[in-house]
Amino acid sequence: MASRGRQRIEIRPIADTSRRQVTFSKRRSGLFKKASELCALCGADLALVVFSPAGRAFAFGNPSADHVLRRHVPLDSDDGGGAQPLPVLDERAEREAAVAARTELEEAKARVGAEQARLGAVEEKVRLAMAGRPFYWEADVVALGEAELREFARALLRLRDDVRRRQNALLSDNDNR
Amino acid sequence: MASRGRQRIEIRPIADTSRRQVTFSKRRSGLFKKASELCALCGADLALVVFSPAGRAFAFGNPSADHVLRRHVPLDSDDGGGAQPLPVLDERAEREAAVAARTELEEAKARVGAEQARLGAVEEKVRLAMAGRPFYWEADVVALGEAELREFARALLRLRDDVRRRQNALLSDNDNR
DNA sequence: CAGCCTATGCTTAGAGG
DNA sequence: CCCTCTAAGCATAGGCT
Repeated sequence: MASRGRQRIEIRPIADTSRRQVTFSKRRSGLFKKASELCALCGADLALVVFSPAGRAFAFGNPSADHVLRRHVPLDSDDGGGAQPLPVLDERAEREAAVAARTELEEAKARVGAEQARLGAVEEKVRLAMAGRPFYWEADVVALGEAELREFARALLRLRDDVRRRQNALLSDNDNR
Repeated sequence: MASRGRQRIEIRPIADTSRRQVTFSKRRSGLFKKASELCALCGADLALVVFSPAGRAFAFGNPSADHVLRRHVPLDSDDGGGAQPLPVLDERAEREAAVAARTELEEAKARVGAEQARLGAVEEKVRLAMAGRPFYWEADVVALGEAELREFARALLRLRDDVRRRQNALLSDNDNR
């Protein structure tokens, strides 16, 4: 009732931890939605990997994150495909400089990121599968088999832990940013 | 010329090449802007790579993203999978890192191979279960259910907002951080 | 703390230049 | 391809539950 609606905020580091987490959560969701829509609309190959300040990984890829990122491998060797198109980024002039400055570097490193992305993608897949099941399968749960689903969920959790273990290597870095 | 303003569009492949290109351009810009804002606001490490339908590459990453990814590669957890010697990253160790990362990846993949296969099997069952079944949240879901699994995944992502609650409920118990 | 609500800023489809 | 303009669909900051 007393809502002032959406308020304008400056794009700068949010100091308050709680507020930052909420914002991260909301914006991450929005970002992934936008990414998936871009893929669906334009059939673009896309890879997106995000690490929360807490070190959690989120990823999305079309067809898969690793598939997309592997396409960057040619940067390492001579590609017979000819000239490499120059990357173009954000339209905002102010950000463009900063963005462009790190773009080439990022692309060069993307192939390394592919491995991370794949791990993240697997987790994302797990999350998708687990998220969707109870919400709308409902009656179909029986058809799929309760036992199978249970075992499936457990297997996914194991996979998830496997991914998480690798992420722990990043935590020391991300904890104190 | 009388602009009708923004019109609602369905999130499905845009057939018209010209229109698709325009949409890609606009949405890519928006996506990268969102990504950079997420980084700036929350200090998240992020990597985003997009290939346009025409094959052009676009990428963005938080300044520390590549650094984190590179450092992540050589660090392996103490699992019984058997660790392999991983090269210390130097100025030109990227290639080695990539190779090592892939090696590690294959190892991980082998470890969770059964789970992944199982996931695929279940997804197939889901697709079959959904085929021809009218659901209540979106009219086009039926069509998507007829499509490839990849389409299904995208549709699922689009429904993220609807299932987010359930998703969080399922995973909250396992969120250690 | 997760989720819901809502006003309002932001994004973007469509038509042109 | 890039930019502009308009209007309306969307995303989301803050507040509340």
